[in-house]
Amino acid sequence: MFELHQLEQLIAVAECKTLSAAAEKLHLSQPALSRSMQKLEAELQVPLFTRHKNKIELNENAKMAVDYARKILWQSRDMMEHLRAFDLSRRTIRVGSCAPMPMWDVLPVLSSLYPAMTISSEIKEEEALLQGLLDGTYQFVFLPYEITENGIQCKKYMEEHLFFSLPPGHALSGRKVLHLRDLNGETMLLYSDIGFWKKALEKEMPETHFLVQTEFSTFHELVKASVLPSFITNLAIKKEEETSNRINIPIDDPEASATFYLACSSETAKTYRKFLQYCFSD
Amino acid sequence: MFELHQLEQLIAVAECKTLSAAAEKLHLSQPALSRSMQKLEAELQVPLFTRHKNKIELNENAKMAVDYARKILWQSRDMMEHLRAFDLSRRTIRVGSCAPMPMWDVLPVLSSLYPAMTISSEIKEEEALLQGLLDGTYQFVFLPYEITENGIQCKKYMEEHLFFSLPPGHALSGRKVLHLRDLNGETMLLYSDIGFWKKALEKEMPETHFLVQTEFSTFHELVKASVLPSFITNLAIKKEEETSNRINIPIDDPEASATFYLACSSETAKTYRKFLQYCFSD
DNA sequence: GTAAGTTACGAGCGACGTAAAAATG
DNA sequence: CATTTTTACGTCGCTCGTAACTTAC
Repeated sequence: MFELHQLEQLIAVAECKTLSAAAEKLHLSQPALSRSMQKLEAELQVPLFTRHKNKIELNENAKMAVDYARKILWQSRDMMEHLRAFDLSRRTIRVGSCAPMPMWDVLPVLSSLYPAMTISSEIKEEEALLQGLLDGTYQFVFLPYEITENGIQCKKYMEEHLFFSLPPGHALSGRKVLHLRDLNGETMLLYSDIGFWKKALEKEMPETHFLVQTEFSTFHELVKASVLPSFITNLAIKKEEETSNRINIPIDDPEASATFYLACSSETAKTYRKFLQYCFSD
Repeated sequence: MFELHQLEQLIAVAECKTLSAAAEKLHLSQPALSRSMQKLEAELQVPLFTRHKNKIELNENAKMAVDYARKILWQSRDMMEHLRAFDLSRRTIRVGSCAPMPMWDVLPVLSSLYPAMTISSEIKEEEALLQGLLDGTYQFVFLPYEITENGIQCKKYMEEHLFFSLPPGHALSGRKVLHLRDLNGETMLLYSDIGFWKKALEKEMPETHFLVQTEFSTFHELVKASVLPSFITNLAIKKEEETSNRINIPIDDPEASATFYLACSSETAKTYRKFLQYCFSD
């Protein structure tokens, strides 16, 4: 049987019209290419060139052979690409979420449980998450509601409640409870990647002037260094409370609370059993 | 880039389930196969096996790779087959004829003009010849009538007239002219491959008892050694006349004469110009 | 004379087989 | 203990490059 490199060489000859030029293109000496083509002809048991004393031309056989060779090489490259992509996908865990918190909670767990795997995470709209879960784009998705779907497991993962984080001197800092509307119109610090919470803010606080920060660390520094109101959630309060001198006041609107459900296919539930055990052990 | 023999080896491993068995099947030492598979993995940049200390299993990547490999190898073998068939067809001249005479006339010319070519010849029905001429099955066909078709050349090649070949003692051997019906009911020697003439004989001599010979040489010997009537044509009479002591009487029926036309595509007319020049030079 | 192709020859890399080691059932 | 796989090592062969030769423009 012939080999792929011979087909590549044949194509090079067909494109360059001359052995010397093709040899140069292939980083090969011209005699080596000459011999290789002779060997290809012998293996195919078919002449490919009409040989004049110092010129060769591709004959009809060769033209047909080149067409086949192109197809075969294309398929071979296709095989490599798909294999690599498939292998990569097999060694990455893709997580999608409608909000950052559950993802932040889960990413360190995943990377410590599966150190060999790449973890990729995205914040997306709910429909995109559902779609991605079904078509395999995501192994795990966090949704703000429960779903029932064939072959899909879905379980309540955590609740998140928004708080206003106010400086002690703020006019409302003495209140026990607030509504989103209460700070509408003020200037607030806001971290950009808050996912589906954005909808509630746009609805209930349309006049608020948000200073949006895309870097979480700079957002965090600005909160500490300024007297601007911001949001914080029950899940972040624990580590913050001691260090910051801010007052966290719960927000009473239904839009300011969410229950996140973790969904995945039964298949991935089986392969990542340890992870799910950890998630729902407490 | 990987090579085809590595794909063959991978498939062998997939089929044999173990390196040792696959190595034996491939007439290769087991360590050589082990190394070759390692190299394939390296070239694909993708692991193909889960390696236990003294066992290997194909992983998901490998299953995908085997599917691709089968397709690629199938295409490679397909390429060889088609190339060889194409090459063979390029070096054979296929002639079809409705009767043996024009073909016998032409075959020695073809093989002397194109000694490198294989000549293949067939006697067929007219419709099959026409069809074969159009679809490329035949380069040249002899038909008993003229045709006009786009891209097809057709020219009168020769006339053939049937004679009865009678022994001197035959009751009708003195006649100047005969009709087919005149010998109907007698016993005659007949060569089998007479093509379209058969139709005339079946129509005009239905009661004749033909002793059919499939070998021309034995037919010829029997004609010489017996007193049975047979057919001969104007084209064969010249060389026969002196040697045989038979009397050849022309047959007057229109069915006993034919004009043969040589047809071929303009394309093949160009590549076999010499042959056509020879055919129509005199 | 330059450019292209084939053949000859010597060298180096790669693939092969044998042998050895490790591990499993 | 037989079977299977991997690693080590020495050898052989294939392919490469250089060189020489031939031919055509």
